[in-house]
Amino acid sequence: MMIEKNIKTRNRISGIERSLQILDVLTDFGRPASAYDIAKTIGAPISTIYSIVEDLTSREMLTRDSNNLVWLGPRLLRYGLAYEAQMDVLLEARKEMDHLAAYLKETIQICTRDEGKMVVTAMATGNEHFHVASHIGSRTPINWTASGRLLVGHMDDNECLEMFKKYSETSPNTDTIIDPLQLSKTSKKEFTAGLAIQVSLSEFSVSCIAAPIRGRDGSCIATISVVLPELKASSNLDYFTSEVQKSANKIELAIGSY
Amino acid sequence: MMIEKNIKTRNRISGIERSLQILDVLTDFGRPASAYDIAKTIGAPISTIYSIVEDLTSREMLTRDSNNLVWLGPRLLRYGLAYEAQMDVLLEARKEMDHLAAYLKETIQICTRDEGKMVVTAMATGNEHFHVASHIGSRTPINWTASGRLLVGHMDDNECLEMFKKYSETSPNTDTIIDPLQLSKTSKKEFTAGLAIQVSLSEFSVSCIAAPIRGRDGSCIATISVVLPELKASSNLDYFTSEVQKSANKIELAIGSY
DNA sequence: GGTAGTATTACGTATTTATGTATTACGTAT
DNA sequence: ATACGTAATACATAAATACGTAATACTACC
Repeated sequence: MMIEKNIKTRNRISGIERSLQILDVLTDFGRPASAYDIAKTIGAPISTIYSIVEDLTSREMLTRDSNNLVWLGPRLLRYGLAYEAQMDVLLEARKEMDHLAAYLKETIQICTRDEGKMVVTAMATGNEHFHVASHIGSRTPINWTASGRLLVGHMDDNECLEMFKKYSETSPNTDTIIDPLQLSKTSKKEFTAGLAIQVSLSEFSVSCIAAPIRGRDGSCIATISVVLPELKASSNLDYFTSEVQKSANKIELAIGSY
Repeated sequence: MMIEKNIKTRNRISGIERSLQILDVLTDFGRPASAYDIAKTIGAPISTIYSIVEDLTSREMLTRDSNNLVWLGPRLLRYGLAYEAQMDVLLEARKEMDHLAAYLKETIQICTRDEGKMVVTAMATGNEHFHVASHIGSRTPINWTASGRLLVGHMDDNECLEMFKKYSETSPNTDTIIDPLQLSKTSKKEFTAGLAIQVSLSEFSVSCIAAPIRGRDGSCIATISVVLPELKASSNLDYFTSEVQKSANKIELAIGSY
């Protein structure tokens, strides 16, 4: 009789999947990391990660610095830019952003969503002496910002609630709303109104006035927002809100949403 | 006696490599394509490409439209933005670009190099009524533009010559220089001078005044340039050149090149 | 100076997978 | 109606590779 071989189905994971896990860990970290750290974070076999990191590095998908830390490589910038160039929403949004920044002389941001994070995708600085903390590429939990809430406002009640349940994070700032149910209700209300305003949450005395940019299917594919000192915003709120909303509508028109 | 089996060493290519080939074809095309077309272009087994395209699509590295054409997916934007966010040259360059655009009220571009192409990496439109043809992400052969030539100007004579030999393309515009030797000499001269000017090549009556941004190792890692109507440029050339060069120097200072 | 954790590399192998081959379907030119 | 190139999918298999294991070296803590 044959001795039954250990029937633990060794679960191999494809190189492509492992590669993406590595890229994801680095994007999450937002800084270079060692192959060892990456492997530990993923919970993947160390030897596997070492060899795939080596492979990706030789293909310029990753770079290695003098301390043997790896970071995303130039090839990813190439693909990212190619993607952007084709995406006409961003093209139109960027044009309108530049226009609005010059007109209002305030900082304008275009934000998109990536899973549970709001991503600053483009920015125009209208006011030289005013610097915001969030730069291009920065990622913020959806429950922290006006734009974040707008970006899930089109989802049906349950889906929206699940998003906040899954991805809400508590912020250093005590004002942040954290109750998922309340968040999803606010989110839907703001999306329907086509406007979300947030004061002084992500930063000291900074206001953000955001409007949704809707795609052809009615979903929120991006937001456009003014970021400016609280005092300025509150003294002239109607003016800024109407300008931002006008810009959002122009973009929607340009991409054929209406 | 055993019949010798056909000893053709079947040369398998890894899934990661095939994935990158697919992404490269799509970036080159600059538009969506079918799996069949991609396979033909690469010269890869059709079944392989179909299955890998399927795999990448399910992982959001690619998207598929209603005609079954595939295009780069949102995940690539994520990685591209993360890469950019970490790259302090671009951060500084972008800041200075915004500043200069507001000051000169002209269009400013930040360009980088990807192999034999010059890539428009960031842009600020200072003048609303003037629209350039080259948008963010657009790729132009290095021999067509002032910025392109600057971006290889730091290479040693032979390397520089090889770049032009390998990557020069003839343009629809008859003015384009195509002799590699002449190009490499011009390139080195311009890089040393810290200035390259090109009139009316890539577009009708449009001038480009570009300055190199040098990294800590002295190589040209990016360029900053003003793009404006020929008439404006020639009537005030000294002013524009000195402003662009000042900006380039400021960026180099900010990233610690000098 | 021994034990434990971190960091990296090397190697054999079970297991996945990239490929070749075949099949179906569609348009269109012969 | 037949032949041909394009387009897409299915399946078996030879061959690459993701994984387990082990070896080496370096810190740090007792």
